Amino acid sequence: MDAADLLTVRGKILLYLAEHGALVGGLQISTVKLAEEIGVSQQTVSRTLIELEKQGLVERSGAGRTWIIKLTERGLKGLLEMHTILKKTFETPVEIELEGYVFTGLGEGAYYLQIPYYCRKFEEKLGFKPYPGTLNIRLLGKDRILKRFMIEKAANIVVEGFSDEKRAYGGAKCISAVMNDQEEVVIVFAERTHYPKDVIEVISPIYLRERFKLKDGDRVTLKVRTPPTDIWED
Amino acid sequence: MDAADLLTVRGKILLYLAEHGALVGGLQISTVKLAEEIGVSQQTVSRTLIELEKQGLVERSGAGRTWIIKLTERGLKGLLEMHTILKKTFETPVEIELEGYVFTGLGEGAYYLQIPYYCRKFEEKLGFKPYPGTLNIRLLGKDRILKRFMIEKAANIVVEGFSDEKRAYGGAKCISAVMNDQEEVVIVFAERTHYPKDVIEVISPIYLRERFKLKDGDRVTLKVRTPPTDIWED
DNA sequence: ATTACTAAATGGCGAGTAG
DNA sequence: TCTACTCGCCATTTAGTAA
Repeated sequence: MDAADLLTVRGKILLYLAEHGALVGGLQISTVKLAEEIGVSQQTVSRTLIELEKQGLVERSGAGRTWIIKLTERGLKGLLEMHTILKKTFETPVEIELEGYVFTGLGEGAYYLQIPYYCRKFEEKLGFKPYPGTLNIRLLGKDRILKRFMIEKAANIVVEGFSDEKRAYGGAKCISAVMNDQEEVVIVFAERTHYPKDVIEVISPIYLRERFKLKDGDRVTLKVRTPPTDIWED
Repeated sequence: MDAADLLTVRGKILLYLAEHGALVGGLQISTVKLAEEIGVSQQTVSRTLIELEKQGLVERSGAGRTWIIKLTERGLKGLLEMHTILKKTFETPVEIELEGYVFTGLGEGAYYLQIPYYCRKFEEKLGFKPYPGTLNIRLLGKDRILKRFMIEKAANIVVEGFSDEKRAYGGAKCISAVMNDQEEVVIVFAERTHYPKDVIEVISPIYLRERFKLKDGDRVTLKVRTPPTDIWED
């Protein structure tokens, strides 16, 4: 499945022209070449160009054998409209909401957060000094794995790992979120974690258990805002 | 001519779904409604959704009578590809080159540049104190009017007009350019000018006639770089 | 109400070919 | 070579209709 399957021949031609400079200067190309490029027959290109010209979407001027083809402002309109829709669709942030309950972990998070390297790195990347411990949340709801996956993809704060003579320390990816609609926190996806895929770890400058009076089993929500491209683009 | 004419039915459906939230949450909609929205028959929507589902581009789950439709990652791929192409096409700056010859005007430019309001405004908006005079250039070449029109549309520095008790003073739109591949200058499109459409006025912090040893009739080039959206979008 | 089948119509594509 | 015509075929769409 690629973009070509979504476009009519008219669409393919106009997009090709726009992409190859017919926006400002005009493009010299034969119907044969254009047909190859967009994957239809020469006849279809010829016919379609005639139609497009009749409708005032392109202008052609003879240059020896081949044409010089220019997009008109009218011809551009449809493409611009698509650009506007796609831009809005993919670049407007969406909100993903996670729900889960608090549980006590193995102290792994606290262990890492007391290592000077991580401590320094987190402070540098996040802009605050994290409370030395993570809040573990086991996710609930039917799309929890998919949502977790999307948020991990969108995580845009990268803390690299490092090695000393004894061992290697894994990196992490982070993204900010809002807990219970009140507190700015950061979700941490550690590269090497022993937790299963329905668990996330949260850090914050403050002690969240105290802030929200949390006991094990208490429900919390997390909201993440991110543009769809951060989730889906490579 | 609008975006709909450029897209196949598959394209219209996938774009509609992406645009209406099937990216993250899924969208509940009937084939009748979807058909209305994209302007094809209900039967076509039904058949196409079945095909899209077979190919793993959408997922459907029953919710009473209608479906909840979700785009899959594969289904998104084509749209993302289009978004990437359009973004590149419309947001990568293009270069427009003007050519023309210098001539002596009526001193209108110099008159305006000595009015304290304009003087102050230009300095504020352009970041330099303009030499008190404009260089007038009569354009040459067959696309000169079109190019001038495009550049005027792209002009993104706006200097508002003002009124005092005696009269109203018009505003201007400006855009930076490079003269003779060497000197950063600013093209000024005055709102009220007596010059015809094949003339542009250029200002600069320095005295350009001296800088390039220009006499009336000498040729100069101007290059403007701007993203196509600045030219074509409303 | 829905969805989706079958059958008929439309219209678009490409092969052949002329200029 | 090139473009663009005619024509036949097949894709895709819609109408009718069942479930």
